[in-house]
Amino acid sequence: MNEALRVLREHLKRAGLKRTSQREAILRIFLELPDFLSVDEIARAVGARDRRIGMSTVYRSLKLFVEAGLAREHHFLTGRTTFEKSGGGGGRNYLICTRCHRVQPFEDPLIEAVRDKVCRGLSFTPDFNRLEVYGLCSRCRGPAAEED
Amino acid sequence: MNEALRVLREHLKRAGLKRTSQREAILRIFLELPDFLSVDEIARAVGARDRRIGMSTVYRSLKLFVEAGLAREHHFLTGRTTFEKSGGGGGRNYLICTRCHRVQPFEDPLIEAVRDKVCRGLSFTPDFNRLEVYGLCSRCRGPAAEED
DNA sequence: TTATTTGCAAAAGTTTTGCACTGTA
DNA sequence: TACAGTGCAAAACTTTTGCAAATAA
Repeated sequence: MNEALRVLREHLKRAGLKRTSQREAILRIFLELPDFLSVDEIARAVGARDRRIGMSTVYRSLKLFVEAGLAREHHFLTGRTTFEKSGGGGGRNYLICTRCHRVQPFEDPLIEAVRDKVCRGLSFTPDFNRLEVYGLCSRCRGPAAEED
Repeated sequence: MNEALRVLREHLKRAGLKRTSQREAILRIFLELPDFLSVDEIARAVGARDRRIGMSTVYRSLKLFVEAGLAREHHFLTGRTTFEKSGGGGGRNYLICTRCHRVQPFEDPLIEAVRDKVCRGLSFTPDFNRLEVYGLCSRCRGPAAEED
């Protein structure tokens, strides 16, 4: 059975909130979608399965998922809000292609090491972090990528 | 005389755009303001000096400054757009306090080294990068920071 | 039964755009 | 003179909120 669903129910119970069919339906759909979609795109996917679920419920649920640690909210380049499913803790790092806008996450423990060194020096207590690297992915930089 | 003004004029000439008093006034004011202000805050400061300069001109000018390399646009935590004066190239890194929302930039060459190593492994051509570290600044973490 | 949640529509906030007028090159 | 830039107001988006009805605990 679904681990994320369990996490959601657990979070709801702890926070004294209610388990509703909408919240669980939105979570199930969210988990099947690709990462880095906008609220609008997620809401459209939800609406395709159940047109009675409103936009505001999608907004409210996504915020809830972030609080429950099930999703991460991003504001890359454009300022457009997008969401990513999140498993375990810690920070994450992203390669963002400035041409095709594809996002590729990666992890590297060295970044946390550098972070900790800097934070110690500046008396800052880190919680989480993210490194965003903007540039061209191999596909867009390749010889066949002359067009815009 | 002002280096940034020179950069702006150079950029305008290169792009076949016109040098206007509004653009230069907005740049001058922008350079005197603190970093990480919203468009609205910047526009308010501009309006205080010359109430005939409209909001849309501020938006258009800030975009221009980013293109000219004179400003960086950010979308931290909130998704709210803020701007920072930018000197030289490369990436920049930020400690963002999740309590008081203060932003403290820092630089560390090790981050670029890690970035290059990862990019080589993933065939990604980096252009610029930014590391955002969220947590508590010394002031907010200190013993006298129990209130919210 | 009681408090939370939902869906809708309206409101609020942010950014962009159309257009007539102004100003630069 | 020609064309880019400006200011204003309207439009386009995105996100939040108020409220009556529905629903979980």
